[in-house]
Amino acid sequence: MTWTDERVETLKRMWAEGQSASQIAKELGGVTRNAVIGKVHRLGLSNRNAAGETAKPKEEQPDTSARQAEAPAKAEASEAAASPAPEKAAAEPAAAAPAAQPARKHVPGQPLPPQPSANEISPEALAKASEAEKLARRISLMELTERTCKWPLGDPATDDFYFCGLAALPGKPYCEAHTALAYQPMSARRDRKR
DNA sequence: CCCTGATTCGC
DNA sequence: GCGAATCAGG
Repeated sequence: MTWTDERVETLKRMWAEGQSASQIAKELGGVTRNAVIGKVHRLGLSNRNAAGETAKPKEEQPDTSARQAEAPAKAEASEAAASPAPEKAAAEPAAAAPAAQPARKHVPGQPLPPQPSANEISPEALAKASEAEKLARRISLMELTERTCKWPLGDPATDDFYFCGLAALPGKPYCEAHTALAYQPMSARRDRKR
């Protein structure tokens, strides 16, 4: 496969959009993510903001000769587009936070109710979910992938929070058990009215 | 183990 | 210029 103008264009566009190298490679086809990354570097558009990765400090090569002309940080101004989240500053000084919430008192002894409104869900689904919880890998946010169950477990307000992490159903965000909880068939919750 | 980008270096 | 192998890390 060669880097035709069109392919390079797609590469640039997707890279600018924040797509990962593997995603771009998948889209282009015929190339690996390594090829994409290599090309990205050769094109001089490496650092993309908010990539989530760390730049490799690495050791400076003792080689004195100018071997790599560092790309002069192009002005890739056109970012945006994909930032609907206004980033609420969590830095709320002191002061205030008056009658914000009734403050969920967290009595250590009293387990909080499960996050989903587990009430009108088929007993079978609940049973499966319970079992899944026992086997949950208890992974962190960073460890979530398209193939891990993203069902939250525990209390986000405490350290005892993690994600199920079991093998997710292809195309689904959750494992089998949690998919059953998340996607209740209409027939199942119908007639239960409220 | 899944994934991410970065770098190196023979081709 | 290209990209697999490898590295470094989440």
